[in-house]
This record gives sequence, structure tokens and C-alpha cells, in this order.
Amino acid sequence: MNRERAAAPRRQERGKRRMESLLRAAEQVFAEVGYARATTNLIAARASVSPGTLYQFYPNKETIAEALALRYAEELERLHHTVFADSRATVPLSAIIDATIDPFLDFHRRAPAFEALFLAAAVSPDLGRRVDVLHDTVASRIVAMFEPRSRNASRGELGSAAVTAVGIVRGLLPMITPLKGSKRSHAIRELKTVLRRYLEPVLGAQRLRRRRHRRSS
Amino acid sequence: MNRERAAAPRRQERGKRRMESLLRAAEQVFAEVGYARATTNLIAARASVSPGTLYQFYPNKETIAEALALRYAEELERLHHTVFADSRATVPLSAIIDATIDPFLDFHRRAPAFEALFLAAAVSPDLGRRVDVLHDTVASRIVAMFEPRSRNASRGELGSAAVTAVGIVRGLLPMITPLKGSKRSHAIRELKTVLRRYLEPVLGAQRLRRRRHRRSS
Amino acid sequence: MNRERAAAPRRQERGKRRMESLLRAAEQVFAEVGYARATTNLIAARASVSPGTLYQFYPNKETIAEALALRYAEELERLHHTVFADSRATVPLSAIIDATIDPFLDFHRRAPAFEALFLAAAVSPDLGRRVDVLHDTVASRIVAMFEPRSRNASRGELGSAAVTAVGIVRGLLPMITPLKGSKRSHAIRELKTVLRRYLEPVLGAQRLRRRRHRRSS
Amino acid sequence: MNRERAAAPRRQERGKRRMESLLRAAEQVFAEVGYARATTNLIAARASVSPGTLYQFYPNKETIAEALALRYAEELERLHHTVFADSRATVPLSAIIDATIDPFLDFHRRAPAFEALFLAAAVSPDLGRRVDVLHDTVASRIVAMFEPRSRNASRGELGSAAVTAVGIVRGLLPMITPLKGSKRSHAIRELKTVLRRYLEPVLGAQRLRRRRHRRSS
DNA sequence: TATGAATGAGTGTTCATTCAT
DNA sequence: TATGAATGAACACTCATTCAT
Repeated sequence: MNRERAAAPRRQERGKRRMESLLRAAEQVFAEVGYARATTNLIAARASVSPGTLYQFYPNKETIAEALALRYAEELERLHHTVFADSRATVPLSAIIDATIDPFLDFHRRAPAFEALFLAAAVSPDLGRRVDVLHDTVASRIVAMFEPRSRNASRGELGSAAVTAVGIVRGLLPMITPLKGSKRSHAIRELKTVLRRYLEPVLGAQRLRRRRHRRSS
Repeated sequence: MNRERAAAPRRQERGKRRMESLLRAAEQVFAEVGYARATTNLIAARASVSPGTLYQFYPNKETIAEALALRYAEELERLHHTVFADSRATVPLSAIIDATIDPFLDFHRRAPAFEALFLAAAVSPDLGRRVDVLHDTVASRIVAMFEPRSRNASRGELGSAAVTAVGIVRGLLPMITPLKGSKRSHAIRELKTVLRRYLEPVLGAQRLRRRRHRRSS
Repeated sequence: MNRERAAAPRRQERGKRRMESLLRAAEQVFAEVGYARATTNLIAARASVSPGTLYQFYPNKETIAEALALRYAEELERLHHTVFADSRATVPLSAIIDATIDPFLDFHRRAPAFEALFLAAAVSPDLGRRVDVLHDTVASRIVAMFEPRSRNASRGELGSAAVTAVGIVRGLLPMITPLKGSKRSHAIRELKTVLRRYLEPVLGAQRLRRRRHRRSS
Repeated sequence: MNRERAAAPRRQERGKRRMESLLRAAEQVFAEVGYARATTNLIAARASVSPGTLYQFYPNKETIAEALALRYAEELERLHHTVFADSRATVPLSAIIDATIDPFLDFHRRAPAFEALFLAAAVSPDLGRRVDVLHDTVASRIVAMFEPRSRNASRGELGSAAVTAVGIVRGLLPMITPLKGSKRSHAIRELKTVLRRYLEPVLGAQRLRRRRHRRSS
């Protein structure tokens, strides 16, 4: 009896560890073959576990992706929280973009399945609904960052811009990830340029916006 | 004899018509369930045809997607050819973007599987290689449109900008398509804004570029 | 009317020619991929004819093989008829074997599907029954050749020996055909040796056997 | 825990038993319809198992045939090992042949798919490569048996003779297996005669050969 | 006759999921 | 809990054969 009480938490610990290792295995597998071609049996095998065990923790394949997406979302939250915890409104936009995109790309490198999920979300409606967490997280991160800086954009406008920015990143990401070296740097610069040119007027001070308006009219 | 000679083309016509109807069926199915979950048997059934018939015309699933992509590419070519056949360099950028994006979205509505293929191309490497035609077509269309208008951008810069523009469209498209009415209009305006703000300096006159440089440095 | 009467034979001629070319096509295809993997559509295509046409002349795949086997059997008949038309009883056994095996191997080279059918006959019971013609032909050829030469073997014994000889050839043929040059020669010599040693006592008068021993030692 | 430890081997046992029963089912099916027309689903059904289960143990159809061939090869090894473990060089050739062929035919009866594989090996190149084990086993068995007995044949000659002998058996086997009773006996005697007459000179010293000739005349 | 589109049962194989142990 | 055998409905694709023209 005593043993049982003692065993329960230990068992839960073991369960956590199992879920961990399953998630890591799934991450690898998603990264290697993509979500669609990833099989639960392969994930289980990669985690040195039987398929039955996998299903003890995750009721189906989607749930695994969802859990991974959630973990990524959390990491993303932490990522920018850390970076921007003490930011001031005076920081120029390009610096904000650098501070948003660079850690993001960095994280993207460390999170091998991120792109697989990010992209798959658009294709598979099932997964999509679940992985949307990622988009939402990124978008709300952006809103959070820009809100204190924005003088003349409403919350709604900011939200809409953030969603758009996420779309831009999603669209350009696949053009960055396969590249290395200077080509990669160039592609990254291009992404930042797009974002900067798009966001500048959204956020911008009066002066800036006026100039822009004149030009683009 | 006369009859025989007459029969051959008529049979070939029938073949063409079958390929047509198979392509239309595939289009529907891709649009409904996506490329990955589309099955050849389902496509055949949708075309009221046996699976064997499908394979008489298309050797495999990929080829069907490829054929559909090709047809989309052709339609796209035609689309902008028509629109821009007589364009002048004096047309303002926003008009160019309107004339590019509006027919594209229009086409996109009539081409229900376009998004499925466009997106799937990024996920499935098999399909990707074949469907890249679409991206290339769009990109080269953009280059063709902008080249006569651009004063100070090299061909390489234009190409790179075009690829980026395609990425932007790909990234924002999924945010437009599920919407209707004013929300849709707003999302479209947003896409155009992104493109305009991004492309303006790429194409722009000397004066404009100088200003931009100072500011963004 | 008149035309019809005139056309009929011409049509039959054309039919013969079609059957010819179909048979030649089948021969190629059987030789290339074996009976089992040969498809009627492939045969038709090889004959530059539609599958429907093929079925106008041959009701199914087996029949084609049967027809080819029959043609081979006829050629075999002719083969040894020619060779042995004037043979005498005094010819030594080894010469008979040479005169049987050499043209046979020669024919075998010219008849690329022969082995495919010969072997397939043993595997597929359907085909087997039909292609047995070949075995029977070869066996009866052997009997015909040996009968005038045999002093102490009954017809039954001869028949049994002939069947056995055919079996030997079938068993060793696949060891000869893939070889070239001296290895091939060696394998052929081995086949002849087997046959000679087996048939000698079946056929032999004392004198013949003694002579043989001296020579072959 | 104790239970867990006990369960693993029991499960593995179950796996072994399944592989067994699948192999038995495959044996039946191969024997009934031949390798080419045997379907994996049929084999699975015959083993009262789903197709998926079959593929849990054998990755494809060929592998099943291979496994069966391997098992046959092992049985063959055992077969003649037992018989000849203590053989002396003084045993007459005919006894050796009896002791080789009789158990082989016996085994052949108990191994209903043996012929299907043995023959299919010559037809299907895929299977062929894998089932060659059988031929090699039989040939090397023959070499092993004859080596100590042969006074004047080199190893190479013996090997070549063994291969030829295997060919002979393969060629004559289909003439034996469909027969029953005295016809069968007769066919078997014929096979042995062929082998004896062929092998005698290969193995024999002068004395032996003379003796043999007298006897067999 | 000749065509070639059409058929459709069937092929080997996969994989998310369940279940007996 | 953990195992891994078991499931079975699919899947992409084939091919001997038929049929409208």
C-alpha cells in the first residue's frame, strides 16, 4: 500500500519521460519525412518503444503533432519573452525585426520539425486546426511587441498586421531554409526587408507615415 | 475505310474529353481533400470511370497533379498575357499589382485545386519538383511585367524580387481564400499593400531609392 | 459482290500476316520478360496493333504461347527431318547426338522465346498442357532417329528413353544458354556426354560401344 | 515484473509460431498454384491471418519464398548429413545415388512447394537469385559426397559434374512427380540410371569402371 | 476488321489503431 | 504499463479481356 503511494509519482515521472522521448522521436521523424509520411510505428520505433506504448500517451498521430506544436509554441513564447522583456518603445523597427526574426530562425534551426508542422498545417485541415496554435502564438507575440510602440494603430489593425506578418514569414521561410551561407543571408535580408517595408507605415510615427503616403499615392 | 479514318480522330477526341473530365475530377478531389489524401480510385470514381481508365491516360497520381499544374500554369500565362500585352511603363505600381493580383485571385477562385497544389508543392518533394512550374510561371510573369518598368534594378535583382513576391503571395493566400465579403477584401488589400511596399523601392526611381536608403540604414 | 469475293482471300492473307507479326512480337516479348510477365497489351503494342486486334486472332494469352510453341515444334520437325532424312544405322551415337543437339542449340538461338516457353511449360499447368507439344515433338523425333539404329530396345523402351533425354536437355539447357565461348562449349560437351552415356546402353550393339570407348577415353 | 519478463519470450514464441504457420500456408499455396500465381493475401488467408500480419514477419512475397527455400535447403543438408555421415569410400556408386536420390524424393514428397520453387527459380530472375541456395546446396552436397570417393577427378571437375547432376535432377523431376506406382518407380530408376552412367566415369578408377561396365551391361 | 478506350477484380503492400498477454 | 502481434480497410497500380465506334 505504502509502496503503491510511493510508486504513483514515480510512475508519473516515467510517463513524462516517455512522452518526452516520444515527442523527440516524432520531431526527428517529422523533420526527416514530413508529417504526412511519418508513421506512428516509425515514431514509436525511433523512441525505442512499442506502438502500443505510444498510444498509451497519445491517442493518435494528430495529437502528437499537436503536442509538438504546443511545445514549439511555448518555446516561442519564451523566446521572445526573454528577448523583449525589457524593450523600449524607442527601439527602431529594423532592430525589432532583427530581434524577432533572428531568434526565430535560430529556433527554427534547433526545431527540426517546425517547418514540417508549420507547412503541413496549411495543407491538412485536421492538423491545421491544431497547429494553428503556432500561428496564433507568433501573431500574438508580434502584437505584444508592437503594441507599446505603435502610436496610431488600433489593436485590430495591429492584429491584422501581425497575422499578415506571420503569413509573410510562412511564405518566405521555405525559401530560406534550404539555403546556406551568403545566399541564406541574402534571403533573410529580403524577408526582413519585406517585413520592414510592410510594418513601417503600420507602426510608424506621423512623420514617417506622411512621407510614405505621399510616395505611394 | 472512310468510316475508319473518321473513327480515329473521334476516338482521340473521346480520349481528350476523358483526360479533361479526369482532370476536372482530380481538381475537385484535390480541392476537397488535398493532394495527399486524394486517391486515384476516388478521382476515377468522381469521373465516373474505372481506375484502369484513369491509368490509361495518366501513369500515376503525380502526373495528374502535374498535368493540372501545367494547365493552371498555362491559364496563368494567358491570364497576364492578355492583361499586360499592351502595358506601358507609365502605369503606376499599384495598378500593376491590381492587374496581377486581381486576375490571379479570380483565377484562383475558378481553380479550386490551385491552392492544394500550390501548397502541397512545398510539402511533398515528389510533387514539388513538378509543381514548381507554377511558381516559376508566376515569378517569370512578374519579371516580365516589371522589366520594362524598372529603371535601376538588374535582371538578377528583379528575379530575386519576383521569387520573394511569389513567396509572399503563397504565404498570404491561405489567409484570403477562406474569407468572404469585406473580410476578404481587406485581406486582399493587405496582400497588395505588402507587395506594393516591398516592390516600390525595387522598381522605383532614383530619388525614391536614395531616400529609402538613408532612412533604413 | 464480285469485290467481296475478291476481297475475302486478300483479307485472309492480311489475317495471316497479322498473326505472323503478332507471333513474332510475342516471341520477342516472351524472350525479354518471360511468359508470366508478358502482357497481351505489350505484345499488341510490339506488333503495332491494338489489343482488340490481338484478340481478334488469339482468344487469350495462352493461345498465343500455344501457337508459338506449335510453330517451334514444326520448325523442330523440319530441323531434324532435314538433318536425318538420309541417315544410316551405322552412324555412331555421338554423331547422332551431335546431329540432334547442335541444330537444336542452333535453333534455340534463333528462337528466342523457346526457353521461356520450354521452362514455363513446367511451371504453369495451363501453358504446360499446351506446350507439351514441344516435348512430344522432340521426343518423337528422337525415337524416329533411334528406331532404325536400335537393335535391342523395344519401342516402349525407346520412347521412355526419349522422354528421359528430353528431360535431360530441359534440365541442362538453362546451364548452357547464359554462357558464351569456351564455357558454353564445355557445358554443351557435358550435355552430350550425359546423353551419350545414358543412351549408349539403351541403343548400343557391342561393336558400337567398344568403338565409342576407345574414342572417348 | 515477473509477468513482464515471462511475457516477452512467450510473445516471441507466438511470433515464431506465426512465421511457421505462414510458411506452411505459403508452402500449400505455392504447391497449389505455383509461385507466380500465389498471392500474399491468399497465403495470409490460408494461415487465417490478415495480410498485415504476414507483412509483420515477411517484408514481401519473395522473402517468403526465400525463407521456404532456406528451410528446404536446411532440411536437405540435414537429410544427407545424416545419411552419409559415416560413409566409406568403398560404397558403390549406385548405392550412393540411391542414398542421395531416395531421401531427396522422399523429402520432395513431404515438401510440396519444393518443385514450385525449384522450377520457378529458373523462370523468375527475382526469385532465382534467392532460391539458388537450393541448387547450390544440392550441388555442394553432391560434391561433399563424392569427394572422398573420387580418385582421379579434380575438385573443379567434381563441381562441374555436380552442377550437371543437379540439372539432370531438375530436368527429370517433373517427369517423376506426377506419377504413382510402378510408373513412378520406373521413372525414378531411369533418373538413377542417367546419373549412374554419367557419374561413373567421372568418379571411377579404371578398375571400378571396368567392373561397373560388366555389371551394367 | 481495327481501334483504343473501358473495365474491374485483383496485386503487393501500408499503417493507424487495437488487443491479448 | 509495456509489449508487439494482429487487424483490415485502403492504397497505387496492373492487365486480361470486352466493347463502342
